[in-house]
Order: sequence, then structure tokens, then C-alpha cells
Amino acid sequence: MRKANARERILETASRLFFKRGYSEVGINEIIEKAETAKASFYQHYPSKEALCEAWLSHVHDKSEISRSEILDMDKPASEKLELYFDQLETFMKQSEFRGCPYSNTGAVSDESCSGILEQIQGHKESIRQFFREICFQHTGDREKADQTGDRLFVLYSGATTECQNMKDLWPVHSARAAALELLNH
Amino acid sequence: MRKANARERILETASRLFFKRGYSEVGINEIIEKAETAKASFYQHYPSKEALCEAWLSHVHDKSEISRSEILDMDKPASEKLELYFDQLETFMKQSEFRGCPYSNTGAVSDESCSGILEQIQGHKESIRQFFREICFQHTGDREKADQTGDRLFVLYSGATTECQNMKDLWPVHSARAAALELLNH
Amino acid sequence: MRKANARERILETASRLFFKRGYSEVGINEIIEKAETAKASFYQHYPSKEALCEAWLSHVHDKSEISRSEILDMDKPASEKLELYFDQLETFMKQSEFRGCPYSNTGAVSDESCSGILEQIQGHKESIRQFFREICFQHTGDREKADQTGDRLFVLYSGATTECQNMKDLWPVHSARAAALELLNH
Amino acid sequence: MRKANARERILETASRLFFKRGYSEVGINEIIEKAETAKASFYQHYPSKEALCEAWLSHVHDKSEISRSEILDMDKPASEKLELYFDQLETFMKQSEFRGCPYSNTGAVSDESCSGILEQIQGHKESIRQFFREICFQHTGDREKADQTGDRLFVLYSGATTECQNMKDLWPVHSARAAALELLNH
DNA sequence: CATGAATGAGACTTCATTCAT
DNA sequence: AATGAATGAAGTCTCATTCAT
Repeated sequence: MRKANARERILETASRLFFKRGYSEVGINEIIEKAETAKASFYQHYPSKEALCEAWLSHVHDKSEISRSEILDMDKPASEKLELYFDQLETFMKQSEFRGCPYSNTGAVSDESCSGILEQIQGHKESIRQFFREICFQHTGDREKADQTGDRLFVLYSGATTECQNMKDLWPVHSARAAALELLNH
Repeated sequence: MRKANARERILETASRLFFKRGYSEVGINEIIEKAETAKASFYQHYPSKEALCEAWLSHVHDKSEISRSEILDMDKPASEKLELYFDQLETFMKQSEFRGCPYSNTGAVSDESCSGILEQIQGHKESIRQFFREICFQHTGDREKADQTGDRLFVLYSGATTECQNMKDLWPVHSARAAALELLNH
Repeated sequence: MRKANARERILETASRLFFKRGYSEVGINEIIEKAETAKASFYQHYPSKEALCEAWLSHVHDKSEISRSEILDMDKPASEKLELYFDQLETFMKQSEFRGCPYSNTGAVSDESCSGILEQIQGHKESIRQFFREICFQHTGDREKADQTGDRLFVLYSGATTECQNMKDLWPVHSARAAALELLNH
Repeated sequence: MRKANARERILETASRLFFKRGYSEVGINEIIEKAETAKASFYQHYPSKEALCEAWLSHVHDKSEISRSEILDMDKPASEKLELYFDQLETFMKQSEFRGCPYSNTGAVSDESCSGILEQIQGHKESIRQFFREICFQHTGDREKADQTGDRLFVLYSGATTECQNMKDLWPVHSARAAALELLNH
């Protein structure tokens, strides 16, 4: 039942709750209660709620990074990789607990004082941007053109994520997917 | 004491603060203090903080709606209207207090229980979606194609807004602008 | 629809609400809203919530006093009058909105500073006490004995009212009725 | 700062204040101030004001239960036990801070939503009812008759408590005592 | 007579964090 | 490493009343 160590239990619990309800809407009390830990044990492992947030974002990033690497390494045309990515994105959005991009959402409630969080957000976003650039490069072999197009695909990806959540509908990701393919091929 | 119209002072103050720091990060206490009103006066005019949020979003929407109408009514090519819209968006983002789309940001901290807020968000987004569709229709005269392309432009617009905030940079809006023009012309 | 004058609308509304939910649990705002009056109109007619409470208690008292007078004037044995009174009490308690004696309940949330309210309570209670004494006098013709027994019946009556509310059951009034008859006949 | 055990200080303070002025008339702020604790410390121990109320009523009940047990276990005639109980009741009422039955008073400001409080009230009242039944059973040995008479004594007890508070006088408890003895002996 | 905006004081509750053990 | 009590600050909201019109 109770996982061995508290540190992981806390991170897992927080991940679940932050993802489902948003960083600002989940309090420390609920986290430690659901993680079956004591208050002070929490602060033993994480110096602050903000630090826990960073750990969460970092953890999510690492997992998503792997998935993008796998796509890049696949032996198929770039356009199909792009389709695959958007399909995976759609699957991600179909989760009952999806409520938009965890990074953008967290950024929406963080100010400049949360520099660690902001770094996580930018790092994650930049990583996805580079993923799109790489896909485009695999498609054309033209680095400059790939960077340009990759950035556009990244913006489409972001808009799709945001608006599927806002509109409670999947049409934005379908539009983004189609537009992305069009932009990829000029 | 300040002269009458606490209602307006409250809305103005809240608009400023919500825009600058986000709905969830601004408390009633700060609003009434800066608006120089009593707490009970606040609740005389707005039954809850949530209601104030709705009033704010509605107010912002009305102003932005006018601006989009003006663009649509201009006597110039659709492509130029599109450029103008993205230019205005960029100007909007250059405000020192810009911190992303107020609607998406507010949605990021609202759950299903905030139905009034969610309606404002969806209404606003839908209105912008229709704006893009209309621009495209003015460009081609083909309703079906216009709706398809309009949706794509809308997604670009949203992604640009989100990522300019996340990346603290303007390149996403530039990318979106270029991509939008390309999609408009096939 | 709206009754002619505000004064009466306020009293009627307050009576209904105070009876149903208790003096302390009903606020001025709700009263004036349901009475369709303005705040200041309320204070035109009643200098304070406390004054309205007094008016309510006085009003209730006057109506109940009539009912007791009618019983005393009836042409039937005192024991039957006593039964009738307890039957009426039971009927009163069966109202869906019954929640105990309005006077005792109001006394439970009033301190010495509410002298007007306390006077209403004591006046009402004393009046009922005298009613029981009179019933007993009609039964025996012995004033001294009647006063003694009357007081006991009054206590039974009060206990029945309190405990039917507490226990959400009618057995206390049935017990009181039986005990009262027994005490009446020695 | 005061030494530990805020929990007890809070309960003691609240007991004193609730008893003296009534549940609804005493706020959390006053309780924590007089208990020399922080507000959050209060909520660490009691999840709500209502929960504190339940703790108070439960505490009072436990103490009073002991006293009734002691009376039942005494080696003296039931009639003397009854007299003793009413004498103790009178002593209780003579306290300068007496303001009626804490349970009935609390019930007077609680609606159905306060189920925990209502349970405390009914449990306490039922316990006293059983006490009177037991006294009567010790007197007669007839269980059925004892239950009937016990209920009547309970109603007298309740009426005495309520009306001594309302009338600011001790005659109701004297009447109740005399009536109780009479009912006990037929 | 009637109005509705304005008010100070206070209601109950939760926040992230620290401390003594 | 782990605990649970304690905390100051802040959260949203409601009270009965008054004032300017």
C-alpha cells in the first residue's frame, strides 16, 4: 500500500493533483494527507511548495522528452512523425483529467519571483520547439527553413493545447494537425 | 473619501490587477484597498469574487470585440487586416503588464464549478474564432474553406499569445503572423 | 401582489422567516429583499432589527392571547379546556415549519442588553402561566391551589414545547398532556 | 506564549463562553483570543466551529452523565434521589452564568444541516429521559409505569430549565420539583 | 415616504511554513 | 528521517446600520 519512501509518495501525489486541478488549487495539506506523510517530512524533502512544483515539472518533462526522442529516432517519414505526435497529443487530451498544458497553466499563476518554475517552463517549451525544428529538418534537410517552420508548428501545438482545454473540444488539435502538415510541405 | 461610483472603481482596479497578476493571485482585500472602498460595498455590487471576474472578462471582451469589428469593416485587403490584427496583438504583448491571455489564464485556475467564468472564456474565444473565419471569407469568398482556415489561424493566434508569455519573447507572435499569412494564401 | 404598505409587508415577512429559522439566523437583507422594500424604508418603520423582533413577538402574542381567551370563555369543563389547549399545541407543533417556542428560542440568543425582547418573552410566558392558573381555578374554585397547579401545568407546557423540537417527536406533548390532566385532578 | 495544549485551552475557553453567552453569540475570534492561540491552531484541532460545539456538548454531557450515575447508585429512596436531582438543578441555575439549557439553546440556533450537533442534543436529552425512567423504576419496580412517569418528569425538568431562564426566577424549578414528587407517587 | 449606495466590524476558514520533540 | 502542534497572514464573505438624495 504505502510506497517505501515519503519523497516519492509526495511527488507522485502532487503530480496527480497538480495535473488534475492545477498548482495553485492544490494545497500542501491535501498533498501530505493523501501522501500519508507528516507536514515536517514534506519540508524535509522539499524546501517549499515551489520546489515541489519544480520537481513535478521536471519529472513530467523527463518523461515527455523520452517520448519525443523515440519519435525522432523512428524510421519513418517526418510527416508521419508529425502526425504521430499530434495523434499522441490528442490521446493525451482525451484523458479525463486533462486540463491544459501543465506548464502554461503553472506559468499563468507564477510571477517573476518564481524563477525556478519559470525556468522549467521555458526549458520544456524550448525543448518542444527544438523537437519541431528537428522534425522539419528531417523533412527538408534545410536547417534555416526547418527552424522557421518548426517554430510555426510549435505555436500551432501550443494553441491546440490551450484551446482544446478552453473550448472543451478537440477541433483545435485537429485544425492544428492539418495546418502543421500543410506548413511542413510549404 | 473618494466620490461615488464604487462599482466602477472596483471594476477598474480589479481589471488592472487581474490583468497584471492573474485572477487567483489578487485578493478582495487588495482590490478594495486600492479602490478605496469598504468590503461590504464591494459585495453590494458584486455578489462574489467570481462575479467580479465575470464582469471583468465581459468588459474586456466588449472592448476587444469593437476593435475586431473595426478591422473587419476596414476597406483593405483581408491579408492586410490579418497583418494588422497580429500587429495589434504584438503591441498588446509589448505592454509592460502583459502576462498572457486573461481568458486562458483565468481558465487555468477555474474548475467546472465556475460555469459563469467558463462561459465568458468560451464566448470570447468563439468570437475570435469567428473573426478569423470572417477574415478568411473576405479573402476567398469560399465559406467552407474560410471556416477551415479561420480555425487554423485562431489556433496560431492562441499559441502565439501563450508562448510569448511563456518565453518572454516576441518570436512566437512573429512566427504566428507569418504562418497565418501563408495559410491564408493556401 | 405587493401589499399596500411596507410596514406590514416587513412584519409579515419577518414573522414567517423568524418563525421558520429563528431570529438570529435571519438577516435584515433577506427580510427586506423578500418583503420587496428598500433598506432605508425598513429603518423608517423599525429603528432596529431588535425593534422588529419585538413587533413580531408582540404580534404573535396578541394572536395567541385571543385563542387562549376563547378557550377560557368556552362553556365546557376545565379539564376539557386543558385537553383542547394541548391538542391545539400538538397541531401547532405539527406544522412543517415548527421549530420550538419562538419566545424561548429568541431568549436563547438575547442577552440583558435586549431588554425590550426580554420583556416580550416574560410577558408572553406570564400570560400563559395565568391562563393555566385560570383553567385550574375554573376547575376547583380554590385560588391558591389553582395558582400552584397552574404553575406546574405551565412548566409541563414549556417542557413539551422545547422537547418536541429537540427530539423531533410528539411524545413529550403527549406526556405533558397526560401529566397535566393528572395534576389538575390532584 | 502560553505553554502547550492549545486544544484544551480552546475547549475550556469555548465551554465557558458558549455556556455564558450561547453558541451563536460567540465567535472564533474571541475564543482564540481568550485562549491565547492562533486561528490556524484552532483549526488544527477542530475542523470547524461546529465541531468545537460538538466537542463542548459532548464534554458537558460526559460530566453530567457521571453526576446522574452517582445519584442512581446512591443508597436512598428514589423520591429522595429525585429531590436531590432537582436541588442540584437549582444550584446549577443559581450560577451567575446560567442562561438556560446549553443543549436546548444550541438547538434553537441549529438547523438540520448541523446533524452532529443535533445528535449531541438528542443523545443528551434521551440520556436524561432514561435517568428519570430509572428513578421511577427504582421507586415502583413497574417498568411500564416507570417509563410513563419518567417521561413526564423529564418534561417537567425541561420546562423548569427553560422557564427559570426566561422568567429570571426560580419558581419554575420549585414547581417542577413539587409536581415531580407528586407524579412519582401517583 | 422612499431609496440604494456606502460602511466598519466581524464572521468562518485556509494558506505555506517553522519549531520543539 | 520523521512527527504533529503552532503560527501570522491572508482568504472570501455577511452583519446591522447610516447617509445623501
